[in-house]
Amino acid sequence: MPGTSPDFAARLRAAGLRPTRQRVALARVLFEGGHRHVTAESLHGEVRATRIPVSLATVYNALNQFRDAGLLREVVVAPGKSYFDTNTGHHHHFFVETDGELHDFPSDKVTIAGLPAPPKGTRLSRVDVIVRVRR
Amino acid sequence: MPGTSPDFAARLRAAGLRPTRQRVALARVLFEGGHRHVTAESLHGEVRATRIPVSLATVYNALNQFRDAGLLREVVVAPGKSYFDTNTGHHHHFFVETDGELHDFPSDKVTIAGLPAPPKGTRLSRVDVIVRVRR
DNA sequence: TGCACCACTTAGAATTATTCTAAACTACTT
DNA sequence: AAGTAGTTTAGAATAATTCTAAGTGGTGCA
Ligand SMILES: [Mn+2]
Ligand SMILES: [Mn+2]
Ligand SMILES: [Zn+2]
Ligand SMILES: [Zn+2]
Repeated sequence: MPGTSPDFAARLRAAGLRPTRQRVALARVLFEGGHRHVTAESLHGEVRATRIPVSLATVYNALNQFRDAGLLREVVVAPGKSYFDTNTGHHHHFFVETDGELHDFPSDKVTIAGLPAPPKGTRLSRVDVIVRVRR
Repeated sequence: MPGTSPDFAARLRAAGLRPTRQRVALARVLFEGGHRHVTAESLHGEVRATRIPVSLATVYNALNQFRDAGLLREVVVAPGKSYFDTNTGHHHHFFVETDGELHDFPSDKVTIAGLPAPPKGTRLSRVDVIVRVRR
């Protein structure tokens, strides 16, 4: 049967992280549904609601580790506002400035042509497109 | 003779801002040369070096006012790192992640095609392209 | 199964970026 | 010159994030 509960502990081990109670709980909330955009604060709230004790410092630690391991990517949309994104594939974002919502859109229909060569001595890391909209 | 000292006071008045000692000094540093990318902190340091007393709070106030008046635009590149950009025309950025540098590149050679329609009930505000590179 | 070790978690303090408060000051109007 | 509203400022406050140092717990091995 497809969609059976994935083994989060194994996924964490594969990323070089011990599957602790806290990290497994965080991974479950992050990865068991569809793609998500969370903040440290919102994720902290969600995990605590599942009755797993976890501190905000641990949420920050885990988010940074998950990002470094390639399980998440970070999207900075405004000063002091960064989202962690469970969609690590190529895609871009709509940011609704008036209410802070972030929405994905696929990059396969989008063409970015004519980008100049990176400055001398640098290698391309990522291209971020944020389409800012307002209500 | 071209390039004679522009009237910063007049420019501020035109933007609906009183040309105070502090704002004129800030405007001079920002606008008298070519385009710049500054942080509140770096601008504060530069203006103080010209022997004009100014507090960091005033620098933040002025930067926000200049941005709201369309004299500057703000570019957020990383959590807690935002630049104010004296180039308000259409252009995009290289961000050198390894050393925090921000460089402009013109948008006229760049084509972004196939952007999906904005989410229901929203209007486009701006499209930001940040090309992240590393040394 | 029991330990030992070291990675991990945590409360709380610290740091950093930014904004706020309320009192003093100043550019502009009259 | 005086009045007034806009501006500046020191310092406190807030918000996001990181750090410290002490305790806890996975894991590999006896
Ligand atoms: Mn956050
Ligand atoms: Mn800054
Ligand atoms: Zn996304
Ligand atoms: Zn620029």
